[in-house]
Amino acid sequence: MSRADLSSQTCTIARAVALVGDEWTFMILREMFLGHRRFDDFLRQTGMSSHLLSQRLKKLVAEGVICREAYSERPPRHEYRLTAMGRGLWPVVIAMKQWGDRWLGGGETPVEIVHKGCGRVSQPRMTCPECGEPMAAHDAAPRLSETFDKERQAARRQP
Amino acid sequence: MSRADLSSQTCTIARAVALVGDEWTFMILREMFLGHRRFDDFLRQTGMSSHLLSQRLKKLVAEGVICREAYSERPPRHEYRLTAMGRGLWPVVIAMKQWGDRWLGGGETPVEIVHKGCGRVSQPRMTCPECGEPMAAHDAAPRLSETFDKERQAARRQP
DNA sequence: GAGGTAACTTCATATTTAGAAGTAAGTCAA
DNA sequence: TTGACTTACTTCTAAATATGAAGTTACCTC
Repeated sequence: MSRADLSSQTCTIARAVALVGDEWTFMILREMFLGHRRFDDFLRQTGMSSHLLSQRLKKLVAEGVICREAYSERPPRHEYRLTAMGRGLWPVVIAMKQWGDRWLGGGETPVEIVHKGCGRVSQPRMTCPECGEPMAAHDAAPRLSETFDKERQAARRQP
Repeated sequence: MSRADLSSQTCTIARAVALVGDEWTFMILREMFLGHRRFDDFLRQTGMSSHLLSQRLKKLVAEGVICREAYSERPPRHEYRLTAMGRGLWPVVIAMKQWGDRWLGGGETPVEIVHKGCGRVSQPRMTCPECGEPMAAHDAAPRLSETFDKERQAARRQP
């Protein structure tokens, strides 16, 4: 199975990964959450090749994660912005940042997050909205839907 | 710049992405958080090639995200488990799942999360630990460290 | 001793990526 | 009014990476 086929799976993680789960797409998203919008900025700040950047931007536009807008008619100039769908990826990028800071950072934190609501530097964390407690891996038990469970049982029995 | 070079960047997101930011690594992590530990299970449930699976597992072991342990001496059999570092990736996978459910799921939720603490089905979300409020993209302002900011200004001026 | 299983490895082919170079439509400065 | 510069790309080729099929090792079970 190729990476592209992940998008047709039942699992929503697989679908999400097919769309935004590659290295350079993450780097583009990082730039967007840092406020950048232009092709050349993405190019210079990520270090990716222009060919790939072009491909990734097209894919993200086609899927509705970002949109392409003219900010000047003459000369014709365009920029890319996150849509609501794209802004929804903030927790993913932040979770990745927190993990990188904790396990790969060597004590330094290149980017801090200021919570506009309370004005403080914040290290956002996953919390259960039902009881308000913070959640980590050992606090959670996955429960598969019947359909999905059957699908996976079938996969187990494959050669 | 190649994908491998991301690991030597200052940005901790880039470093995290270099380590776990590819499609198949995400699929392996999904399986691990669903409780699977064996090579053949990963193979069947993810649909990836055995060659790649082998490479990815080696990389994750080498970096300390997972560990390889014998569960039988004769015949020699091994399984893979998440380390503390690996379990720390739970928020990333969950954030990805929430986003997939919201934007790509078509109304179905193949996996639900039960919070062991309160016993309820939970949709964990990012919260500011300083004030307890939920956080999303528009609530957050990034603040770059001086060193990192300079590095990025320099990148802007590159040809 | 035939068949099966877990956990891989090897190999040939196919696809994707990286890096360099090139292009179009304009602006700006002398 | 020409030549340099900018943004936002596209094209090209070589190199790296992924895929799928087949093979391997070391056992176990019937």
